[in-house]
Amino acid sequence: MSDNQKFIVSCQECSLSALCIPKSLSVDEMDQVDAEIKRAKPLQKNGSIFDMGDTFKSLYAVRSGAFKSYSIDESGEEHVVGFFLPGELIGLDAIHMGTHPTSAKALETSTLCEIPYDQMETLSGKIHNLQSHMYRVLSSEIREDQELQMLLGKKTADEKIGSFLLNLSRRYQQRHLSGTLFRLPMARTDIGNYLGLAVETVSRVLTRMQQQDILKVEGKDVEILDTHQLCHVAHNDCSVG
Amino acid sequence: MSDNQKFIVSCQECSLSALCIPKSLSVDEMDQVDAEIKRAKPLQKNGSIFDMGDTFKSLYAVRSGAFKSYSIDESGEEHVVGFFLPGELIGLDAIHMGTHPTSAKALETSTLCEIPYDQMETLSGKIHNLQSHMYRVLSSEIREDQELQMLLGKKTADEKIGSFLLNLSRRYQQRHLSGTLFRLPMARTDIGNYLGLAVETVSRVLTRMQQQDILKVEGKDVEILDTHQLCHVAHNDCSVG
DNA sequence: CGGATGGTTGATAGTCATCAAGATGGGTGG
DNA sequence: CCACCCATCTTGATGACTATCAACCATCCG
Repeated sequence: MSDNQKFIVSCQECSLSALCIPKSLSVDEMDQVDAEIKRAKPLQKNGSIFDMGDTFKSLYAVRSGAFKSYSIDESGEEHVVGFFLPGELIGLDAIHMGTHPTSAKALETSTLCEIPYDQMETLSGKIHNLQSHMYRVLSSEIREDQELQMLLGKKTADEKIGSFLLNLSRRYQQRHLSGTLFRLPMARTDIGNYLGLAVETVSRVLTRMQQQDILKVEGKDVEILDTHQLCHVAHNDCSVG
Repeated sequence: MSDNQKFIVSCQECSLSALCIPKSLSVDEMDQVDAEIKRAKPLQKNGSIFDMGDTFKSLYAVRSGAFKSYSIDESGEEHVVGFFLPGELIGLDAIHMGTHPTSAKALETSTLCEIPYDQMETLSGKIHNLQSHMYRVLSSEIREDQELQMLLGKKTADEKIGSFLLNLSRRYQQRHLSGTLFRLPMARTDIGNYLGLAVETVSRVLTRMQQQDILKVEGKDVEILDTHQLCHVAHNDCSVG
């Protein structure tokens, strides 16, 4: 394997998929991006990438495993802000402050790529496509947060859980994994916390959906048996798969 | 007034305050930014800037007045996604798609500056500080959306309204307006929709807070009488003013 | 094996949505 | 300039959804 090919592969595994850059950079440009990336940082379950208040230095691309980001309020309560699957980018909420407003930890044994922000920024000034993509990634995050806000503000427990599962499904599919049979990397508590529901409610909704033959749930493993029905209870757009 | 001075003034009124760029561009750079901006587009109440699905061409900086952004779902329900006050930037959620996922309309007679996106993007490749600021603005939006998610998921009606008022207060202060006495540019319906509450609840909470001498409410005019108490019921950080 | 963590299930109560009706107020036309 | 009207806002009564409390079960790991 030539050096260039090696670069491309690692770049695709790390930054490229993370940054969602499909084919818009030349080999040479990918080379430059890739050179800045520190590869394959492994973490155990519960291992933390950074903590609330830490100085912001890098973005992190999930390579394998899964992460959650969360903050702790004055009264010691945890608030789960998001989950990150392979190919997704962690730390975008820290750029404007210089410090991380949220902590991030591994939900299972995971690996990361570190992308030093200074260097990414400098590089994005030189490579127009990279800048362009960063804008898109940031904008996309904003849009997804808006969707989540709608979910949290206006939907019932069933709709929240349904939409949440469909969202995970979509994200797994995007990474060429099964969208109907997957593992929930996070605890029920985390799901409830994220969706603004009590753990008990999460549990109840999941069993109810199982009884209705919409899902098959076994611990952390979920199989979506009836996508159409799930879309229906979630009040989501049922088109596409 | 020299041409350069004129540029600076309009730039400050429009893009600079909107982009939150305090003193980081040279006069010459501001000149370039400013040249791209189409100035002072006036809109009547309910006048729309763009509609859901429209092609994305420009960002818009609020110059005066106020706007809401919202989407309409399949069943015709409106979902208010955000409010925009003078100095804030509308349309960041559209960058990644090429079309606007939300509509935006004026809540009162307002004026805007249009910032053609293509040109902003090109320019930000040349002016490092502009790129840097765009990243910060986008990141900041992400962070604020996260805060809102916590609000929507975990707070009671009183906390939601309290935090909402404090948020508005802070934003008015940032623009050097009073943070204790201001006008709510949006209808109660919009507030409720935005916070995931029924209009009736918004109304009730406001009158209750008035009875407790935390607020003075007269139609759309609000005066915060007891900031400390308001922070307390909102379960917000009560430091700073 | 035993404690601990995480998950499920049941009973009760609280918050807020919903329905209904009245009050206010700004804008328009006579 | 006033009166009317429609939209917006307020207030009250009832009920639904889901949080909370409590107990039990499963699973993991030392």
